[in-house]
Amino acid sequence: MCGVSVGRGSSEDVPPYVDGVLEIVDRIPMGKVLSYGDVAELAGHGGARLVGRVMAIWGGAVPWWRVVRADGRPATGHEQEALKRLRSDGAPLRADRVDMRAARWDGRRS
DNA sequence: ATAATGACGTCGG
DNA sequence: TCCGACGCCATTA
Repeated sequence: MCGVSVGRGSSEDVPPYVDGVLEIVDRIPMGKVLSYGDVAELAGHGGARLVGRVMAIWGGAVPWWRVVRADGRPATGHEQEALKRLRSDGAPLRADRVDMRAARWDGRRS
């Protein structure tokens, strides 16, 4: 079940927090989203900027489009791409923004 | 060791 | 609603 595990193990020089972040993002259910700050908080360390870095590099292994900014706007530089995916997921989009009020994932259960 | 950068966040205008 | 400034945290120059 769910083995995000990008495959670090001991082959690549991957920082420790990466695994935790990828794990959470991979758990986000379809139609729901989390803000960078939320993911960082669930991860229990670092901050939003850290999550942003993880997504930018190793995010390709997880549904990165479900991670949006606190204002509900998709990641900078990938707005079109993310919006397209969010629509496919059935996320509550309002114009080009996600309705965080309803789309924000609680973060418990899988 | 200091400065600059980045898929961010919050506040003020 | 849009824009700018400051703060946060780890990496890189």
